[in-house]
Amino acid sequence: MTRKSGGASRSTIRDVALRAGVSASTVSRVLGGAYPVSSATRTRVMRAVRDLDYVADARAKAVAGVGTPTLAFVLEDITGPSFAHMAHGVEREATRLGHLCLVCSTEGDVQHELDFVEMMRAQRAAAVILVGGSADTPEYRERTRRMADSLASAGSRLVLCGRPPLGPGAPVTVIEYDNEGGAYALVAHVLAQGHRRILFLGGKPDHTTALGRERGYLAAHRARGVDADPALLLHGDFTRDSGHRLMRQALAAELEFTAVVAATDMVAAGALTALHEAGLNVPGDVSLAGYDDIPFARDLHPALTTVHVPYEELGRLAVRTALGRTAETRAEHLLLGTHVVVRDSVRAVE
Amino acid sequence: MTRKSGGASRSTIRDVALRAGVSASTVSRVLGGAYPVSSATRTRVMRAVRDLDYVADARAKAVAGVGTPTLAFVLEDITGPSFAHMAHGVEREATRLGHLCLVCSTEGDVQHELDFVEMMRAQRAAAVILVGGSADTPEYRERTRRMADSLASAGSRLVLCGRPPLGPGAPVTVIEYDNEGGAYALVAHVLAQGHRRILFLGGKPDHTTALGRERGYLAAHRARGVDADPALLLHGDFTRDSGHRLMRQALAAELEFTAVVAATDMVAAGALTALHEAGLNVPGDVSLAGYDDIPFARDLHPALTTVHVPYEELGRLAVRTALGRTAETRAEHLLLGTHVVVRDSVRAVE
DNA sequence: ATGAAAGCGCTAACAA
DNA sequence: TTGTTAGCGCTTTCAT
Repeated sequence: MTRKSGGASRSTIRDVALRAGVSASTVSRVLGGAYPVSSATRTRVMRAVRDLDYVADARAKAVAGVGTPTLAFVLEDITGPSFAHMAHGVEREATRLGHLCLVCSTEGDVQHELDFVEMMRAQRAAAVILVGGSADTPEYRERTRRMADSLASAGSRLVLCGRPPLGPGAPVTVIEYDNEGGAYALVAHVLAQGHRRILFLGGKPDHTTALGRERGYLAAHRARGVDADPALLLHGDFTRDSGHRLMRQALAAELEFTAVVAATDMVAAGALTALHEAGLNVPGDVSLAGYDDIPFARDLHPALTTVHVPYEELGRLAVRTALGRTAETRAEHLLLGTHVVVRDSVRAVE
Repeated sequence: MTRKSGGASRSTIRDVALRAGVSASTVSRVLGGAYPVSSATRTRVMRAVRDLDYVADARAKAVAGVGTPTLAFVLEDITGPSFAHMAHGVEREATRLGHLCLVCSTEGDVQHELDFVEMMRAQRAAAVILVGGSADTPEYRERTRRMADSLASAGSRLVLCGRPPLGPGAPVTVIEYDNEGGAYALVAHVLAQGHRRILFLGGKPDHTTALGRERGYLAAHRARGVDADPALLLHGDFTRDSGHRLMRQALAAELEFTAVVAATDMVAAGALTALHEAGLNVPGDVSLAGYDDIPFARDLHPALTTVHVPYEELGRLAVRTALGRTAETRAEHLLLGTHVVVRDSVRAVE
């Protein structure tokens, strides 16, 4: 029987050894770098390597204890701009640190997330980074804590990046940014412009990111002694379409408001279009603000006032923190700051 | 001496065997699934597995010949919306097909790309997908062809997704979308509205994606018997900032034009802002069109006329094609169609 | 139904 | 400087 169709089955270290007329260990040593090898053999070996186009099997090396370390990250959907920026940070930093990067989109499916983490445990990933908000239910904590424990017991580490922290003592690293603080500052800014009825276009009611921003909205009202009308708090998700739909509903319901604060820039974008479609001028008739400061925010018309979140830095930091530590049980919690970026979409009320 | 600090070093199949009072092979069989094992031992083994929170080392399994297949993809920057959509398609499809997904951003660095592909060869990845345009130089073909060959000889396959094909005979799969055709249709549409001087905001002069779109622009002019003024062809890159800058330059140089076609929606976004900043009305004073049809395009004001590219489908298809074939030497080339999406940013000239 | 042993491709400790 | 041998953690014959 001839060779398996579909290409020369890859050559092994023994093939190389044979061809170079040396032992496998010698080949290993030559390839391994700094090791005393006579330059004659070295040349012969290298030639054989080149001839055979040989690369050592990384998995086998891993088993033998000298593998390329791997890092995994999990997110809902790489398509969301803020996710993409976090992912970018994670990937860049991981690569910089010599790690391979495994990704997984869960599409919001919890079981999928669980399965993937299990695979990563099997892969002996150095760390698993869970990116993006989530509902903070007891079930979430329970489940995530179990992940953290089993990862830790496998010598790996769980990192939550922009995701709710667990109780104390869980072996996780949490890197968050201040949703509540950012929203507080933003809404305070809007209130300072004289607005008193501010529509809030939120995300899923139990999603921590959305929730934090909502809390900031409420807190700012309280701090200014303004009553926040509950009717002005709408819920959807973080997509452009959600913003569009919610805005239309608000308009159709003839809700009264002079300003709109959207939970994300994407939501704001959809809302802006709905506003335009209704013949309203922004910020002439109604002010609008977003959250995230994605690059596109500048190109909306008017340019969107929003809150800047250092997403890429967040990702980088997550990796550095995760890899910078031994898999000790100590928990860790970092909170990154955000700041308001004032552009043209919010105007003082007359 | 006690355990290595930093967590119980992961347990092996032998630990499980010991605890269950069976041999390693039995554990393997139980975990392996369909194999005759007495339900008594099965229970004992499973219990030990649970107690130890054991997961078989995927790398070791791989060496033994039963690994999870892996697929890798490489792109310049996940942050670009169209890249992100391709990436999403790739990841979803790969996962669906039971493959692990490795990613790498090259940031445009060729050496980085080469290094990464080499790693993937070492990982015995089933396929490597290169995503996104590139300069189509002889050096590119040479280098890429070498990748393709060495991947093929390792039983793996190279896929070019939206990237220039190599000469005939190279063991690659190419999935492209029709840049020239899309641009042709778009520019023909703009010309049909009576515009005769159309500014083109292009990408890097040698980048195939940019080039294809430029060719379409030119071809449409030719077809309509309109002379395309070379002064109207500007070059930059695919970012929002590039569009912004180029547009400002064009305005400052007092170039004459009644319409602008941007090489991507991101470029169009930047250009739109520059136009607004200059006090120009779109499409009243000047018409504008983009390319890619990213979700955001609808939320620009006016909503952007553009060319729809099935990016996600492109990614999925790339994976399916790559995995659907044995690593035979046969080349393959698929070309996906695009279509113009007419919105509000192009108006007939009076 | 189960265990012992060989082997996957590699590295490393030990000899020579 | 180099080869031999013993692992790494797993699967899979081959016996029993």
